[in-house]
Amino acid sequence: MNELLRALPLDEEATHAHTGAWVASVLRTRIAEGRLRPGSKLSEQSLAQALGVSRNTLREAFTVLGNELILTRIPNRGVFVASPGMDDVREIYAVRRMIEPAALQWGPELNVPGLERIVKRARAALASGKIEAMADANQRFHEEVVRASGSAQLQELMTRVLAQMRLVFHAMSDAPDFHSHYVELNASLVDLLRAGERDQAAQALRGYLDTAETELLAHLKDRMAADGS
Amino acid sequence: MNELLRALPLDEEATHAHTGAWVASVLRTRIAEGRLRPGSKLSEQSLAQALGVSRNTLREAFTVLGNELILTRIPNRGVFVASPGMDDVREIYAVRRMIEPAALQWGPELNVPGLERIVKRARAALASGKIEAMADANQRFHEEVVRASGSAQLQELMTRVLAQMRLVFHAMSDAPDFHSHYVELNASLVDLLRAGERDQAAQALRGYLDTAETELLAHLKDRMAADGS
DNA sequence: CGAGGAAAGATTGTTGAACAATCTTTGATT
DNA sequence: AATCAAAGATTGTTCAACAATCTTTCCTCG
Repeated sequence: MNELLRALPLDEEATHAHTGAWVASVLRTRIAEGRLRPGSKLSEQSLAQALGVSRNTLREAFTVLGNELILTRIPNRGVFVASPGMDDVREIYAVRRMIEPAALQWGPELNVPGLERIVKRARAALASGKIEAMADANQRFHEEVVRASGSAQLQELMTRVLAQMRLVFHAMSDAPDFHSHYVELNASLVDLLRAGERDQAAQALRGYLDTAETELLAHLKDRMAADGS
Repeated sequence: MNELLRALPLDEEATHAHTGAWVASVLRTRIAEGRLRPGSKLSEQSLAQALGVSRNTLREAFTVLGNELILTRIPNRGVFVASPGMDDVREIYAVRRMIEPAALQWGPELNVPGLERIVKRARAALASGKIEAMADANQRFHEEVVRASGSAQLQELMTRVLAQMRLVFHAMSDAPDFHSHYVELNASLVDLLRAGERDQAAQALRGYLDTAETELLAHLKDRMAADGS
C-alpha cells in the first residue's frame, strides 16, 4: 500500500489556481507512465495527504479522471486505476475504426508533411532501439491523423482513447512488441496520402486497425487464461 | 437573478447516492429544456440553496458539466450556461461531419428499421404540427445513426454535441424552423441505406451537414449583427 | 461634471473537521 | 470450519471558515 506514496514524488508545484485540474493532470501523468498500475486502489486519505491537497479537491480530480475512463469508481468501495478488459479493447477499436479513417478520408486539415516527419522520427527511434520513443511516435502519428478532422473534441476523444490503450499495455507487462511492425504500415499510409489516394489510405487504415485489434484480443485472451491458472 | 430559483422547481428527489451526478443531471435537463438560458450566471450559493445541496457537491456537478461544454467556467468569476458562438458551431459540425458519415458507411450495427421508425415518427409529428416532437425525433435520428458505430464513447460524444446544438438554438429564440425540411432529407438517407448504398448515404449526409452548417452560420451572423445595433 | 482609485462588499477556490452510510475486518459463538 | 455480530476503516456529504480575487461603492481630484 505504501507503494502508492513512493510512486508520487510531487515534482511539480501547486499552482494555487485550479488545484483540482492540477491534481488530475498529475495523476494522469503518473498513470500514463505506468507508475500507478491498473487495478491499484487510490485511497482518498493517503492520496490527499501525499499530494498535499484536501480530500474535497482530490475528489474533484477523481470526477474528471472517472469521466475519462482512466479511473473506475465503485460507490462506497473507492476508486481504482482502470484495468481494461477485452470488452474495453473492443470499444477502443470501435472508436478508432470510425474516427481515424474518417479523418484520413475527409479531414479538412490533413497535414501530410507533419505525418512524414513523425514516421521519420519513429523509424529513427526503431533503428536505435529506443522502443519507448518509438511507441511515443506511433501514438503521435495517430493523434496527428485525428487532428486532420479539424475538431478539438475529436482530438480530445482520441487522446483519451490512446490513454486507455496505454492502460491496456500496462495491464500486461509481458506484452510483445506490438508497435514496431506498425511503423512501416504507417509509412505506407503516408505514401498513399502523398499520392492523394485518401480513400485507399482510409481503407488500409481500417484494415490495420482490424488486425491490430484481433492481435491484441488474442494476446489478452491468453493472458487471462494464464491468470486463471 | 431570482429567475434562477423559479426555474428550478425540484421535481425529483435526492437519491442520497451520488448526489453530485444527480445535481448534474438536473442542471442538464433544465438547460436542455431552455429554462436556464445561455449566458446565465449560476451562483454557487443561490444554486446550492435552491437545490438543497452543499456548495461542494454543486461544484462536483459543475466540473462534470464543464467537461461537457454545457457550462463555461471562468476562474474567480463563476460558471455560466455556455452560449455557443460561430466558432462553436463550426466545431460542432466538424465533429458531426466526421462521425455521422463514418457511422453510416462503416458502422457495424446499422439499424435501418430503427431509422425508418424514427423518420415515420418525425413525419407524423411534422404533419400534426408538433414541432417540439419533430425536433426531438430529428435528434433521435442522428443519435441512432451514431449508434451504428457500435461505440459507447462515440455515442456519448454525439449526445454531448447535440446538447450543444440545443444551446445554439436556445441562444437565438427567433430561430426559423431549421428542422422541418430535414425530415425528408433524413428519409432519403434511409432510402439509400435500404438499398445498401451506404457510401452514397454517407456522401449525402456530408452534404446535408454542410448546408445545415452554412445556414446556421448565416443566421447566427445576422443575429449577432442585430445584437450589435 | 466626469475620471481615477481606494476601500468595502460579495463571490469563488480551497481547506479541515464532522457525521451518516456503507464496506471490511475481527473475533466470538456454535 | 462456518456463521454472524460488533468493531474499525473508508467513502459520501455537509458545514463553517479563510484566503484570493472580482465587483461595487463612494470619495477625491482634476
